[in-house]
Amino acid sequence: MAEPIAQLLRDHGIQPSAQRLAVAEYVLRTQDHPGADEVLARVRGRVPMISRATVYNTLNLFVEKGLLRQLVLGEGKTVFDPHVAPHHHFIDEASGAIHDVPWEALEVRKVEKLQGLEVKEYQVVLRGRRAPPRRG
Amino acid sequence: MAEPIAQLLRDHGIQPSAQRLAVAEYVLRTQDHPGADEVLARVRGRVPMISRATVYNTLNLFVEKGLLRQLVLGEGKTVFDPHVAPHHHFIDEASGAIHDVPWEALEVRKVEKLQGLEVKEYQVVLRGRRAPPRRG
DNA sequence: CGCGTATCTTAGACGTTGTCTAAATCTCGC
DNA sequence: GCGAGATTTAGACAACGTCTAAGATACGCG
Repeated sequence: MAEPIAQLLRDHGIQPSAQRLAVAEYVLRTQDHPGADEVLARVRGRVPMISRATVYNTLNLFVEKGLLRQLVLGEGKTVFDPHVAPHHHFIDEASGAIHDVPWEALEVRKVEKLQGLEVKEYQVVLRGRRAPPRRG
Repeated sequence: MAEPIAQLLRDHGIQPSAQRLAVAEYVLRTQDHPGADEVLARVRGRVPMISRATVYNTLNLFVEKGLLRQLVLGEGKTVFDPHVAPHHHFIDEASGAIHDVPWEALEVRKVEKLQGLEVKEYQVVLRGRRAPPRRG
């Protein structure tokens, strides 16, 4: 965790650069599920001259190298998730916010019984509202 | 099933029109998961002068009235599914084709145990390949 | 029937998201 | 410092979807 980001990139076969480090430092540490536009806005705070193409290139590179997962869950917008281990997602219908749901929190049965389908991965996508805080 | 499409629309509070009927006759009967562009292309075969805006308006109207379900599962493209009852989806990674998976084919447990989340609906999204036909 | 209002449809402009291209810049070993 | 290869850049481009203003259509009412 305290591993320098530059080394993390190199470990994944990615040559570090100022732009890539800036993108990595935001997107690999966030708990949110930012879209490319949010990444661009954030990173511009640190590297104002970074171009849109570089952000897209970098995000796609990170996905290809396994540092990020790309999600298309709602609104037709692609978002990125640094949490690459399998997990589920809950979408708050009010705000559109996406929340991670731990893999162990749900149990899906009979996936292996599906006829004619070779399942490589799956997840449960839930929609609803965050429950009001329980009074007491 | 033999119910005239026009009556089906009226039953859902939708005033029939030539354009809406043409869209309905395709999109409510297909087994595919067409995007708006495919609906437009199909419907143009019967009503050549129909506009893009009308197709989008009509599809959105059908979704609002509960005749269609709108899905955003991959590629950032919205597709429509006339199968409005709950079910799961399998995405063929090779072709991008989306296949319905019957609700009963999978069993998801512990949804009601999620803390702080009021789940209104959920589905399992599976990705993989269609299994090669079993040789015999 | 004729009129007026509601609704529906249309073409095209517009906005957003994402990709592509060609040129400029950077890095790094030598 | 040089040169090859990788990286970044601005802007054009493309796909998807929405919006607007104007025209067409349907429908109730006198």
